[in-house]
Amino acid sequence: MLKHHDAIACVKLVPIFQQLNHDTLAEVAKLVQERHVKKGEFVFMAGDHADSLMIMAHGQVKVTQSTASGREQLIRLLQTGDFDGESVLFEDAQRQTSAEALTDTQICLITRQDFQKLIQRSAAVAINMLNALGKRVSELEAQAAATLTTSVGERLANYLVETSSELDTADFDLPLQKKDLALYLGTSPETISRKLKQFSTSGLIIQRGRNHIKLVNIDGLMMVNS
Amino acid sequence: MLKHHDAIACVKLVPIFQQLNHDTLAEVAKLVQERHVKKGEFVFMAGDHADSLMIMAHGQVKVTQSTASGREQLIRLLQTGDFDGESVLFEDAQRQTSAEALTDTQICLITRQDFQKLIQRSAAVAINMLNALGKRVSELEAQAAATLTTSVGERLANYLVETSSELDTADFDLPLQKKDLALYLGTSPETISRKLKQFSTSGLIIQRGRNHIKLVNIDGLMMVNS
DNA sequence: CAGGTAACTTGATTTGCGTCAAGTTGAATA
DNA sequence: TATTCAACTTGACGCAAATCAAGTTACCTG
Repeated sequence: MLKHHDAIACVKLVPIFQQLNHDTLAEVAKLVQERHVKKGEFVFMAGDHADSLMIMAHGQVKVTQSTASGREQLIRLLQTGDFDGESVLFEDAQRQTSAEALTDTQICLITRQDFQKLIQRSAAVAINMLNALGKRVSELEAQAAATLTTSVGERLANYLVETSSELDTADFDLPLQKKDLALYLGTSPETISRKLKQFSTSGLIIQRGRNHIKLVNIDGLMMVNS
Repeated sequence: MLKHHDAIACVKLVPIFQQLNHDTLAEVAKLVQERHVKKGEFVFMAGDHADSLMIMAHGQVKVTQSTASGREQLIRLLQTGDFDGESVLFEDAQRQTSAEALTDTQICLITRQDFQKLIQRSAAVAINMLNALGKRVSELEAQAAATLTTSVGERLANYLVETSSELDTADFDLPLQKKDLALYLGTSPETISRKLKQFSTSGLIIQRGRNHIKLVNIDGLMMVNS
């Protein structure tokens, strides 16, 4: 059985359900299914039938895609409040991507059927969803531009700064292997290692450990441009 | 005064207005404003107030963004039937990008106000729009992955093949400067020049000229993997 | 038609970073 | 506590492609 107030809390987290009246919100909450995923387990895998909208209630998830050449590519890291939206929109689509939980994670699910009904019922939800997707498109465009024009060092610094500002800055501790970070930034673990070392020797305090990167002096990073 | 049948023709081109009933379609057509843009003129510029959805009725437009480092980055090339959608979704947004017509171009415009009313009236339009944006997100994700994992040669070949298949294959003639193409693919004009030469010396028939690339033997390109 | 100029080509040089290889570290398990 | 193995570090090397430089070419304008 669902714990209903948890469902509402989860729903409220997400931009697409912001600014709805109380009734609509309650209706949405009724459609939500909660699910726990333990660290290391997969939320979904490539080839799965994509039939739900997924909302991150708590935790971190990495979404990867296998390229034609057989390489694995990290598409995005989902944080609390993010959602995986595209998949719910297409009929009969198979997942192109796999999603693995990096920490113990709680997600909320809404089936495509329910979501489509919701859109038809509430224009506000549709418009919020359009906004969210539009924003994501903008982000991706910006990211694409950055990838093509900047060096690995810049991208790494930017990524750390951006990610840390999304999280609670006081205790920035990224549960990421170098391997994953490398994949995400389109580089190799060796290069990541070298760049991080370079950052810390030039005065930026970064603690490196197995599966973790801890950032102490974030401000300094913002001026890195190599 | 609008030529009304043109407006309908334009509207029908676009995925987001597909599969609407006749009445809704007529209603949409009434909202559409047509505009001609001559080669070399700007459709919009960075800083403009973004208050319309833009649909490409005919022609080619390049959309560019200036990066923080002052470089210009080509974000996308709009072909007939494409539309610029994100901008219409956000309130009070300024354009981040500029759009220049590469050929004489005809576009259709719908104001944000009209479009939002339309969404509220017709769930079908909203869902189509969601689908279109979702597709764009998927494309961008795929593109991001490709950028990070493949060589310039591959990306160039892929781009030519994809673009030619979107257009009328019989007469593929890209009105692009090497400079722009280089920007789009994240490389330099020199490299583009070299790669194209390489393609043509290895049997693929490509005519190169000032501001143009003409592709005769497209099939051969599909096997290029360097 | 002549002259200017921007787009393009081609070559030489440099460099960022991927890849290979050989350690080193540290957590997990017995 | 010893053993093991994956994650990580560090160095050496090579290559794709950026950059620099010096021409060509072809369009445009007077």
